[in-house]
Amino acid sequence: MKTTPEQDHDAAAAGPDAGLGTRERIVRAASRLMQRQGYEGTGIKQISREANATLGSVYHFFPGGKQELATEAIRHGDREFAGMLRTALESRPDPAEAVAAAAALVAADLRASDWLDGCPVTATSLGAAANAPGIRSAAAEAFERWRGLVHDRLLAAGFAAQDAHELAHTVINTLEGAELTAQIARSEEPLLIAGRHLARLIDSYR
Amino acid sequence: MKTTPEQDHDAAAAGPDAGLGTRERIVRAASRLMQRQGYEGTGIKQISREANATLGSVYHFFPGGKQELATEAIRHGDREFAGMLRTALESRPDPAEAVAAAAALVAADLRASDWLDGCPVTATSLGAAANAPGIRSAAAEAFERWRGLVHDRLLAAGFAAQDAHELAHTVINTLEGAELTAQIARSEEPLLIAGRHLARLIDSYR
DNA sequence: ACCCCTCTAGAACGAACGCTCTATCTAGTG
DNA sequence: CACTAGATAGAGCGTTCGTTCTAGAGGGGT
Repeated sequence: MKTTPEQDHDAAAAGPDAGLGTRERIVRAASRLMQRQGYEGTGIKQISREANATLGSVYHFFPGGKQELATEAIRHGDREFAGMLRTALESRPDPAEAVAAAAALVAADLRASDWLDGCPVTATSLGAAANAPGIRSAAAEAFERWRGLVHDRLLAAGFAAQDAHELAHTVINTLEGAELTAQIARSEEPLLIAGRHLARLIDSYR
Repeated sequence: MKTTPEQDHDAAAAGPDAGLGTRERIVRAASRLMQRQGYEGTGIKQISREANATLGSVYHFFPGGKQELATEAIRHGDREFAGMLRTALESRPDPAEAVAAAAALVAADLRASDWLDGCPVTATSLGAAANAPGIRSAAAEAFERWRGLVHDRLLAAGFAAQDAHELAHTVINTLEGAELTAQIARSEEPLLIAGRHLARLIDSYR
């Protein structure tokens, strides 16, 4: 039963992922849980339960086990955050204001989740990074993609290539650090300050 | 046997913690291991083994179990980083240069550990933060102390109170995020860029 | 009708987990 | 010497871990 996503009418009864294919439900559950509990803190059985899938399905789709699943979860978080970042960067004609808007958006999302959903890549990759090169490289690619979005936005606004390269680094890193502090302190302030400072820093390069 | 630190002649045979009291050895081992593997990724038995202590000793000194031990480990990492930060901030007469020096110092330490030792507080508190309020508050206090050091340094250099408050936030958060990226990318570049940008940002407030 | 391949289902394995427990050892005190 | 408190020692508790394994359900092709 339930071989195609469309026939999955009763999957994840109350979840927002109902109607999705089994594989996709597993990836989303893994991403969400690892974002909140970290790699080691999340069990495969918990993931399969949350995804309304069985252990057999998990290992069918991810024969590489927990590490492969974590890699896919990081990629999912990567795409998710990249989408939000792209939207925010395009929301304002001025790139400095756009970065500040991105910071405010991250802050609002974090608060909306009751300070539970921090950076999906960070939490997943932190403990296991040393052991599993696949996980670490997936995380590195995520950061690289996000920097690329900022970089391209700055280039389009007329910034020099070298400045855009360095600013992209600091924009992403500062957002990352501020989100972490905001999560632990349960306050939007670090992210809002970061937004203002990043805008100021970007403006100083015109 | 081995009741006082001084008589602990054969403890931790090859370790640098030899000669310390049992309690202190346990805290240091916990701090180092959780820094690298996270809270859930580190077992109590591994800590006791690494500290040349027994399980009984661990629960004797930390009857609150793993959570109490993690709280103490975070406080240890807090003091450790605060010491380094204070040294760096006092190393230059100019506060902007001092912050850049701190970033370079963090980068050098990170590379020296083969990219293994990231922020001791972050890794320990990330997964378990939601469940254990004691752990989260210890982490929040650590960040607050570090911000305080930067804040006081800026005040002493004549910055306005509000500017110093906000700059302290961003200095710590950017260092935090840049260290994370540097660790994952195995490159000092993010931290060196962060140092330059933070100096530039500080200078813009004069 | 048949096979075949994809996917679901969950019992079972050995290992490791956090923690409790009792027993022993040491140093200090009278 | 006896007594006590602090510290060490590790076997063992029940649980959960990641993973493997076999069995079966569903649908399409011939």
